[in-house]
Amino acid sequence: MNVNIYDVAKKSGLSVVTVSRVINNSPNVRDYNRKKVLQAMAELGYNPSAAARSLAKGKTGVVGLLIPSLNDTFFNCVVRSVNEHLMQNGYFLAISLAEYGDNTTKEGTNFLFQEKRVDGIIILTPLNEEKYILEMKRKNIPFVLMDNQNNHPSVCSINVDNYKGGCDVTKHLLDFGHEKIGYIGAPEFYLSSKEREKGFVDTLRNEGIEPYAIDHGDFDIRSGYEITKQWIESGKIPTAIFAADDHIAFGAMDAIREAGMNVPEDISVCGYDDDFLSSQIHPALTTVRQPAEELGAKGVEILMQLIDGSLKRSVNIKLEPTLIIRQSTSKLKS
Amino acid sequence: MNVNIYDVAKKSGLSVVTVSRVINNSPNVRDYNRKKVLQAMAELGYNPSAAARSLAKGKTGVVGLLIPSLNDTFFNCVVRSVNEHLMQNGYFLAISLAEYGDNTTKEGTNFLFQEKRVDGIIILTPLNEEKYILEMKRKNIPFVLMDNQNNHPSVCSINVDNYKGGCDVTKHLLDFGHEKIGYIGAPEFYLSSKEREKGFVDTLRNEGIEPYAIDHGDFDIRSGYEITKQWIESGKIPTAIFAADDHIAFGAMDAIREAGMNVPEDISVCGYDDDFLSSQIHPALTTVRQPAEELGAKGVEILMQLIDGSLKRSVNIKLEPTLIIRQSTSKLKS
DNA sequence: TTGAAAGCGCTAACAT
DNA sequence: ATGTTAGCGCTTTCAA
Repeated sequence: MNVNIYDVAKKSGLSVVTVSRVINNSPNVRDYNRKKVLQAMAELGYNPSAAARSLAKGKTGVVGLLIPSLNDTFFNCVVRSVNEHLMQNGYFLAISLAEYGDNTTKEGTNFLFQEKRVDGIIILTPLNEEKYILEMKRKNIPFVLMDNQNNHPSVCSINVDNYKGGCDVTKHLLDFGHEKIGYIGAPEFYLSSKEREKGFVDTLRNEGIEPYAIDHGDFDIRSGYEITKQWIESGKIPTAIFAADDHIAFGAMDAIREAGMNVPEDISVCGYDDDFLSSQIHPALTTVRQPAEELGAKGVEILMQLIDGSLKRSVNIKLEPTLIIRQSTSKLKS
Repeated sequence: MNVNIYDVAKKSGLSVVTVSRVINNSPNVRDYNRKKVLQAMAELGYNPSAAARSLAKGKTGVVGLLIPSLNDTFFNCVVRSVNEHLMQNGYFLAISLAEYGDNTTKEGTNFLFQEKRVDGIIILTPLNEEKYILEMKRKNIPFVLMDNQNNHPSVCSINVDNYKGGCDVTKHLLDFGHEKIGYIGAPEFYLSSKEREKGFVDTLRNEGIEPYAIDHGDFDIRSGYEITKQWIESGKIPTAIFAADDHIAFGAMDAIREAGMNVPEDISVCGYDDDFLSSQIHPALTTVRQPAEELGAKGVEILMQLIDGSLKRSVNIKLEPTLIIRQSTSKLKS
């Protein structure tokens, strides 16, 4: 029914092999013949079959990316980077949603893992990474973990140094003279939040200062708002707040304003992640930017090596985040 | 190198056909034999080849979704819905980023369009839809447009009634006694913003009221902030603002607060889209929610019919949005 | 209920 | 530079 390579061969008066060479941009085709083939393809409206090519070549040319949400500035940046770098390597990107807790679908698993649909997989911010690792290892699919929760020395992973990020923020606040600093974190099982907190506590103690307050909620506005509000109402008012994430920081700012105080005059607020809203709100949020572009680049680089077999042992890369100082933090009024 | 269906056949002592039947859940296999096959598959660690299956069957079992950004509450909801409904129909979802303006990559086009990689495509919020339509028609790929910009009677599309959304918001503000209402829109080429604006203007004029102010920026906080600030500084202060999008509304609220006024006491603010932040900020934002779940469901339903050939003519569906009244709008103080 | 054989559309290896 | 041939791994007749 559909036009195939033989039709093109016949129409152009050449063999299927030559047609195949044209499809694959082989240099070994006379220019004149290449043109004939190209024209035949155009006239017939020919499209090569990815299935047939994959079958014959033993690879798909597609890399899969598993992602937990499509609503996140950081994810968005990482994926764009991955996409771009894959293109440069001649691969296509197929993104798939990792439905938390719902891995027992009819088919059992995400389609990326099935039937060798992709040549490699990148898993971004997995929650149940152990299961994924097991599956990929069993199926022999090359893969890279990004922004993962636990340490897996035996698999390739790329992470951002959350401990350092926590230290940087804390140093910045200390530099501004703050000593009564509160930390609002996410649930303890997020390694990222835990490490940021550790950086916070360690940096503070290095200066002989104890955390003024530490509390945990979710990565959302509500948590930041409620925890801050509670602090304020109970009279436990820090001069600066370090939020584990920009959304939490937004909530904190909300609560501060609602209590009739100002950011940063009364309380400095610092976030984490550099959400695209953070630079646009007033006051613009001091935060920590993760090297999303670099994360994507490194991830693709490693995956390519894994796929072509040039990388045997596992590598664990740790990238550095960048403190972005904006208007939501200021020197402590003395 | 890799274990294939013949290996399974040999190991289980049955033919490849029987193995194939087991893979495809055919009922015509004796239970005893099915177990033998299943066990052989497990022992060998067998995974069917998607490429081979696609080639033999003439279809991939995958539907592609083209999306302009991974950082948007509405998109996120639509995609989750699409994903779920596709699963129910036995299809997998492969998401791909539509890089605006960058369709002249090395390969020429997004990979979804290439080489029959997918059985159908859903295009969400396209900007350059004409080009896509041409390409899909030429390649004979079944497709559905969602939240598209222009009218295309000849192709299947599903949209949300932005005009009605605009009317609903305006009616709500009128009900609250507002007559000095400003509208902050996005660039004119966004049909969505234009229609919301039209609903706004028409509803107002029906009551014999003229728009108090209309201005256009981008779909972001900055625009909302700057336009509102400018209005306030020039003394053109509405009692209510209708923003074409929640982010614009956030910016407007920011500017209002910065000018020492309150939302909604001094100025009511209404957004559009029900971003996930909107319900969490203070005051929570009155906005319009688009039926993302339904959009995804309908889109999949139509695409399935397009794929199986049961739908011949094109359909253009228009869904209704819902006004969500929260705390950012209130009755005009008289 | 099972199996033999013929494709699906392409590419790799080996000629020429 | 070009072509012949033999797969790639599966499903689909068709027969038994």
